[in-house]
Amino acid sequence: MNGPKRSLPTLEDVAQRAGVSTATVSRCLNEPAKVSEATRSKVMAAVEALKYTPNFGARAIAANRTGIIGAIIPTMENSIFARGIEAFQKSLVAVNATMIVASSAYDPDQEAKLIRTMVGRGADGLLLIGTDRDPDTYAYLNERNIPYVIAWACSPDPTQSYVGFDNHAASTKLVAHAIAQGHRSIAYISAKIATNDRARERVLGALRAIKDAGLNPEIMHLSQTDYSVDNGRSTATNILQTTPETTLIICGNDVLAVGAIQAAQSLGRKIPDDLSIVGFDDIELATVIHPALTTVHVPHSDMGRIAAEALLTLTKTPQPPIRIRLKTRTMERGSLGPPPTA
Amino acid sequence: MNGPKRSLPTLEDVAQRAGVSTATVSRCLNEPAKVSEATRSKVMAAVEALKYTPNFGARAIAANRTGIIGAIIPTMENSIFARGIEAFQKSLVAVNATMIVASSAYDPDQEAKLIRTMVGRGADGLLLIGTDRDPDTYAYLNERNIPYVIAWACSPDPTQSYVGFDNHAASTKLVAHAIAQGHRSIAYISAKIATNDRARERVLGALRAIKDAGLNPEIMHLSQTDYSVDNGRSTATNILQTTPETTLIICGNDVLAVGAIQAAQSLGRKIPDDLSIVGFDDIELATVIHPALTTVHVPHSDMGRIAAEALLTLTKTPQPPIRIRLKTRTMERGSLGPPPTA
DNA sequence: AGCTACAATGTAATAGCTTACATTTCGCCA
DNA sequence: TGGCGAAATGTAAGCTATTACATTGTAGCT
Repeated sequence: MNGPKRSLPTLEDVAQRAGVSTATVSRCLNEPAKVSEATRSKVMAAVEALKYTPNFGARAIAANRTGIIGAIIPTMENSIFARGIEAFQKSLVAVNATMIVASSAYDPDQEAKLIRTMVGRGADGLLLIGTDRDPDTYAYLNERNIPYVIAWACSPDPTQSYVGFDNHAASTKLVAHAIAQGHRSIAYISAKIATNDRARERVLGALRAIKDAGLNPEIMHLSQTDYSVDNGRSTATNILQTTPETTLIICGNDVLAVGAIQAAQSLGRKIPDDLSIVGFDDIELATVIHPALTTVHVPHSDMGRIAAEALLTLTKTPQPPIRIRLKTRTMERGSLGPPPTA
Repeated sequence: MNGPKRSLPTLEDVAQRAGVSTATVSRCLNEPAKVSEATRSKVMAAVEALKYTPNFGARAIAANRTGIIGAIIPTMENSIFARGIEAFQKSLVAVNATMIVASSAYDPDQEAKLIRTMVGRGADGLLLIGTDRDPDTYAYLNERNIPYVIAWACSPDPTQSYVGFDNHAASTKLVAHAIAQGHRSIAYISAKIATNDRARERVLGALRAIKDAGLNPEIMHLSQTDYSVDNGRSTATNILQTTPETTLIICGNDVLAVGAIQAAQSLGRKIPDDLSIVGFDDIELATVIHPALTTVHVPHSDMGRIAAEALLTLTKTPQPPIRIRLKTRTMERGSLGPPPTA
């Protein structure tokens, strides 16, 4: 089935068959409004007949754009990114752009490499998650005038575009709410905060809430691990065994929280009577698990869609940075209640 | 930050700076062995100094390949595909290929269009899900000599490559097991079977099991809907209200099954005492929901990884079709038991 | 020294499309 | 009907890297 590449029809073949110039064919394909109805139908017929498809490389080189947009996400396996990317891609398809994706597995070096690969592959613009990144990488993108949009976070750098939400504020709000119920012995299970600005901001937001309540930040014990149900389970198990007085476990995301709930339940803790657990993201698991998880709802799909629009705008014409902060909302569900002794 | 595109260094700039011809520079980059040590280091220094990156379009046009592999999946929001694609992409990155992805939302027309778009974008090969597809589309790919691999299913056409599993057999096995427990009043909630071969094969596999057990296929009532927790819930609610004698609901995938479990529970049915429910895929939700779901485990990550390897092989040299059938396994968990009267 | 053979390098054709600019066509009005 | 402006179309110059083929350089041999 895979013979030698037969040579494909070119613009010129189409032009000849339709009896017009190559310029006209090109216009038919790219700016149909500039061509008369009669000509257009002749050309389209020729295109159909020859099953012509423009050669990508030639188009890229002549137009100096590829219509390819890159997205680099930490992982496809967390549904928050899957959702955002799905919406992102749908917006791109609608305007005939194409998405290339890669996941970095939360590894900054890997991400830096992927960024260069994507630029080398002709990406017209990039979607990046979070703000933590080597300055060299930003310099590289700026030198090459590759526009990028940061998602899932808000950049403090006023020259950068983002479509995100305030991890810090959302976390503060959630934790303040939890503290108000009376919790004074708190554990926080986070992703590694050194290279993950979203995780870090959430932790700092929680500390902020504690301080704002006039409490000692040391009532919160921080554990760091990678995001996964298993890690949530093992870390929570460890916490409940070493500091059984803990009444609230704050999880950096819902995936960890689901693991924590399972761990707590298999240790015989009743949630929320004996122990409260909260998460972040509001993924599907949050409502399927019992009790349902109190968490922060993040508009992942909207973020993907809006980021796509922003990025497309940036690739079209020079533009001041686009900075959009989306709202989050605390979802109060069954996993949070007052501590047992309250 | 996004000024007008400054023009990037070209091969010629590098050649000039290094005091050699463009051919030599090109050779340095692509076939270093053909260039003397002295020249090579001069050239590499120039490349570094100018931060030269080859222009993608020019390279694609001159070399007639892009190193881009396309993947078209029904949706990113079902974690089975997210997982498969994640593994697929990792394998590609490892050999310096790049993945472009799009989702078709289970729409055949949309998929056909996306296939053409991807080929137009220079994809060297394609990953496709399932076998149901307009013959024109296959003809198009064959004409253009674009290799493709089918995943999540096994193609009966011996000229096609696939890395999949036997939906029919897996379903037969699961349902046979369920029937053996005594169920005689069965509902099946499936995706639309007209355009979805995986869904269809699962339904047919279930019927096969019923016939094999010497029972009348009419004991199974089929509903068709789109895959989603909500649809699982509403369809199951409907079934339980109109045919309350149903003792087993077979769901076309786990997402529907989770909805069905929720529906059943909110109607006061005890699972598995009053009602059994089974799914297909073995996603994370299956073990988080209570009771845990009896379902068919599918090796999604392996499938993605192996499909990538197969596709890369096919793009490299003409090759007979690669046909790999992966094993599935029935996961027996709490949601399946004998019917109440048994 | 003179020759061969091969390694290293250079020259220039080529790939297919877009687009600025030039030219032609057309409709419409005086 | 002549003339004008706008619409439609054509011409041809790029865009950048690869590569077949031509040329030059060099080592090794007699």
